[in-house]
Amino acid sequence: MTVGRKLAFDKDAALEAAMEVFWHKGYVGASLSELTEAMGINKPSLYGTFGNKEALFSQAVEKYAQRVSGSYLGLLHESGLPLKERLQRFMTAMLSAQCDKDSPRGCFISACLSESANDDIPESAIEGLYNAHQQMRDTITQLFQQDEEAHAYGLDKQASEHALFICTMLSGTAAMARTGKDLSVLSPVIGHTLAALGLE
Amino acid sequence: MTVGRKLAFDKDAALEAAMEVFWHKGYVGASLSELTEAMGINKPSLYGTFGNKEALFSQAVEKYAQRVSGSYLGLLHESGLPLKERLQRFMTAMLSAQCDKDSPRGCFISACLSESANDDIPESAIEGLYNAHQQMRDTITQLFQQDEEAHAYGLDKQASEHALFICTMLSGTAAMARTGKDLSVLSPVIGHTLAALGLE
DNA sequence: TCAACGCTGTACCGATCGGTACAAAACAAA
DNA sequence: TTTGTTTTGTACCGATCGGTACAGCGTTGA
Repeated sequence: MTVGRKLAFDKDAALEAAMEVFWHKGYVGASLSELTEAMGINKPSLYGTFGNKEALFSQAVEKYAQRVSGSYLGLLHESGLPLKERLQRFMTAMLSAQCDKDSPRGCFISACLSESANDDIPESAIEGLYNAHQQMRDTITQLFQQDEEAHAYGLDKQASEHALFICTMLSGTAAMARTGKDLSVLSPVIGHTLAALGLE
Repeated sequence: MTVGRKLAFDKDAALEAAMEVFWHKGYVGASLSELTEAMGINKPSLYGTFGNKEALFSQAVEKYAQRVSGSYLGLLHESGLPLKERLQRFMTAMLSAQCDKDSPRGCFISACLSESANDDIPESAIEGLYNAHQQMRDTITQLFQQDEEAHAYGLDKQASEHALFICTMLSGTAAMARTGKDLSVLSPVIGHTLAALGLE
């Protein structure tokens, strides 16, 4: 049992709120005032619980990455579904999330990776961004290398290159969604992407 | 003839330098100190010649947009070349510019549009960004609607949708290039894009 | 009941932000 | 040369940035 005063807030809910602020405003653009207000705490509480702005950001990235990893990449391995169907569901889910009006527009990782080129995001935080981005490409690459149906389509050859094509397309839709494009406008891109891979 | 002391610097060269700083650091991330140092002038000169940070940014966006418009979109209308060849040259030129190691990575417009979702770029400056982005889609749409060969491929139907697909892919490669991906890694995407349009 | 400990709120720190006041310097017209 | 006009350099403005010192409060174990 720990001694001393208890935390007066929900740590996970506060991190969720911080994530949304970073997602909306970026790393530099998210001020401590905005963060603490959204999290419902004050600065000493933030520093005591999460370290500092950089550490809080890294934890927010980690939280987002786990959500993507758990909710969307799994769709690629649903048994009993054709490869085309699985890819379509995965991309549709990603695109829906990017266009979701109840959360900041676009993809948190993509937006921060763009900002990271400004050299204003600390090195340690960038690593998490790169890893999250790479994980998606690796997962799709392995799917193309191992899936039986993918072999039939010849996608196992240059699997990594094909995976990069999908990731590039999703980065593009993320950019479009961040500027406000609706799901209905962007969804035709999925059909084109499947066609480019010879899947219809 | 104007009276008074003459400008001690080249206005266009200073704007070019400012553009590179905004391109690299973003609108918020580019401080007046960085800008004036790169431009080789001091703050009162900047304000006297360009107005303020917001106006300077808008002029930098305009300069960049004119460069893209003049250097790349024209490749879509080179006479005597098949449609596929023209599209390939256009996309290759765009991608090369995005990966050029002598200028900031990625696309200035795309990077700023991503940052504009942070609500930290003034309204008046955003308009120029939207226009530049829209011009590319409109130009490709008109190409698909008017080009004889495009009709043969059926690209005149849902021309705007096909144009959006190309713009989305180029937004994706811009995001990839901004994170440091090389031209050699990204160029296969062009082939996939042409394939998606039924052009090979 | 009380001391030890950890969290909370206020009030502050130096640094940097975008922007400007002011005087000296450089030019054109008189 | 004088006068009027515009640019340049310095030095500064209030506001905000990320981060913290410190005192008071709530909680646990003795």
